[in-house]
Amino acid sequence: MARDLQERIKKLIIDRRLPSGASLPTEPELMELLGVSRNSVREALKALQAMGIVEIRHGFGTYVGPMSMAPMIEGLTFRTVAGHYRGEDSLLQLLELREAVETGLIARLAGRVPEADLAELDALVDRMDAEAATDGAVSPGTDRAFHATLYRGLGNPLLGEVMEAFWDAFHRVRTDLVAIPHDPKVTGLQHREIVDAVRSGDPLRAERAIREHFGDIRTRLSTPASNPTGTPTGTP
Amino acid sequence: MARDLQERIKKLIIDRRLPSGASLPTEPELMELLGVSRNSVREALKALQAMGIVEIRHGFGTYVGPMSMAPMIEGLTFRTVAGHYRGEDSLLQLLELREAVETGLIARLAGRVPEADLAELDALVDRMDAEAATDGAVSPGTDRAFHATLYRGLGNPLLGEVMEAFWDAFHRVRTDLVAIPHDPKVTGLQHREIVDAVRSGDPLRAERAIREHFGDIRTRLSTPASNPTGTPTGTP
DNA sequence: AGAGTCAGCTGCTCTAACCAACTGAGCTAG
DNA sequence: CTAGCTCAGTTGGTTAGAGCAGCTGACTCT
Repeated sequence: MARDLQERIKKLIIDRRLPSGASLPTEPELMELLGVSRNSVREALKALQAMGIVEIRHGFGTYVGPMSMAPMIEGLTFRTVAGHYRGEDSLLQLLELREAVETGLIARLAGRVPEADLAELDALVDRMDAEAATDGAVSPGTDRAFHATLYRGLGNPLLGEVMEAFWDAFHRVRTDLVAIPHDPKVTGLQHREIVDAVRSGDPLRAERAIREHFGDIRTRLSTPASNPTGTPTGTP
Repeated sequence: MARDLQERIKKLIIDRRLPSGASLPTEPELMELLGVSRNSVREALKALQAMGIVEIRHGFGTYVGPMSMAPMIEGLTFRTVAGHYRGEDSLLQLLELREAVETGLIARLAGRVPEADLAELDALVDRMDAEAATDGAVSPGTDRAFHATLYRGLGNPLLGEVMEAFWDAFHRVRTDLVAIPHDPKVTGLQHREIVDAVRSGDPLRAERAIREHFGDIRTRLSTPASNPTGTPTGTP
């Protein structure tokens, strides 16, 4: 029945053609509308919230969610962390997933990135180099911005979001679990090659650049310096 | 605080190294363990259930979930359906996502699929042809089995699951929303070419075969016979 | 006219009780 | 003695009512 409740609320959103951000009925209204107790309404809303379908703001109301990939990140992160502690190579699997998606897309992207985005990518690589010089490491934010900007030109918001979701999940697990050896100068060079390859319009070169980038991460991942601070929740 | 509760339960799973299927404390036990009311415990569990992290069986207990991609399918499906009704080309975006992932993987797969899987793929294509002859259409189950078998050889369970998740979401939306013109004979031919290409070990040929397959679906999608029944809720 | 305050909405948490599904021990019939 | 049934106990599912907490907007005082 709880499952059914969620379906009915989803149906309500679809039927009323509610866009993201539109306000849903209040909890008392939903109680009457669906003929169930407040508790059941709340449990259904909690589940929908976990799926990103609704957004709940305390003291304000319930709204149609942004339908982002955020919940997927949660699930993927947890799955990977749990797998890691059970001795699986779940982080490597996640990296391979990213590699597969990005290599599949980069070819289509070659020569089709707007000049404005290319300039932004150049600037981001410059920032990587600058960060490497001052901090000795590239900040995660810059790397994320690079990938986000790169795939913006696809004209497909879903693709960009999925890509960012995979990036986020990978990064969260990586920072939580393992310290990966890092040569920031190489990172800068590889990203610059990606930009140049895409700018040149050569799909094969672009694909090769991406594969090299991921191959490098994979190598660093295969010989990990296990997190010296220990597991987040207490090492056995 | 509710958010915090979920985190604490997740932490509990990680700390105790609970594998999928392990039983969690009962609701009263969690009440005492976390120092909150049963209601709050239940809402947290509902949210975790929606993310596939726990599994709740009425009258039996709560267990660590299979951590499958099932919740992602839910979210993706809803997002796509909602987008479709708002006039977006969300189904096309989903198709492009599938195409990107599969083209990114097929090259790596070429020449590396075990003979047993290849034989199974042959049998599946045969079944497609048989279904085309008798029913005039290829059953969804056969198509799904084909893709699942194809990507089994990757040695990466995550990849396979994500692929199946995308397939499921796409198929669910497709059957709910649009009737796509369908030439089962072409479907059979394209799948056979995919198998042959992979068997030949030629990555470029395999990639071309996949692109052709998706290009065909895309064409059929671009000139859709929109669901004449109209509302989403009337159609099963 | 501006800033502080309060009433009202909203969602959040708790308590207490009962319903429903499943398990397993014990009982009955063959 | 065994096969099947029944029933009690455990677990999650649902309801009800009460009070707490965050936000908004109108009202009031300076």
